Amino acid sequence: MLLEQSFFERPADAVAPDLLGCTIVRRIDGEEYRGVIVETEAYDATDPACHGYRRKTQRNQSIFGEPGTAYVYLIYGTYHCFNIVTDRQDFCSAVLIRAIECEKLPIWRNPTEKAHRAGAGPGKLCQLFKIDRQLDGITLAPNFGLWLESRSANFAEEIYQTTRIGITQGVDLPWRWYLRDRKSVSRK
DNA sequence: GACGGGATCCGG
DNA sequence: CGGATCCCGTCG
Repeated sequence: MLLEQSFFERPADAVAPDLLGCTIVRRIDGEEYRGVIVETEAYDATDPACHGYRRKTQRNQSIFGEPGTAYVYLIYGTYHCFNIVTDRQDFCSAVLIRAIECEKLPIWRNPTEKAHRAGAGPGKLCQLFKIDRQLDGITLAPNFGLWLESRSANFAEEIYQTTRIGITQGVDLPWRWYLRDRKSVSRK
């Protein structure tokens, strides 16, 4: 079932664990690709690691947008990172998707590639699903070709909570969550 | 106008 | 552990 805006109208640290086990759906050229979210991180205005911590700028403006929209940015000149905006309009707050696992590789990928590593990491999953800054600010819904679906009814995986990765500030906040038994998690 | 750092990834 | 590589925020 499609995750609607109301799902995202909560603090990022409440939404982030609830997104584990949900599915990202990407539609390209009429084909749908799906990936189960296995690792997330939360960021918000109270947190010095958050891009919107200081002020709203051209680069980060979409993290201040409506809950249920996308915040996509370029990092290290090479990779994109995909976030889902949470909480409320004009408050900067989002969940970074750090890893997904998919069964069917997109057609643009080498079929001999190991599918279970293809979405292991925030930059890699954006490559896998062709997520770039063209999608920055969009509403996550089928008519934009990128959306989220809720967990299956029998979801029962164990969720772990720990500190975030790759940041220099706010390193002690336990705002990373992952599914324990999944292969694509960055570090456990 | 220039400078430099970044929520990453890969190879050695 | 270093390099790739681009955008843009910050400072002068």
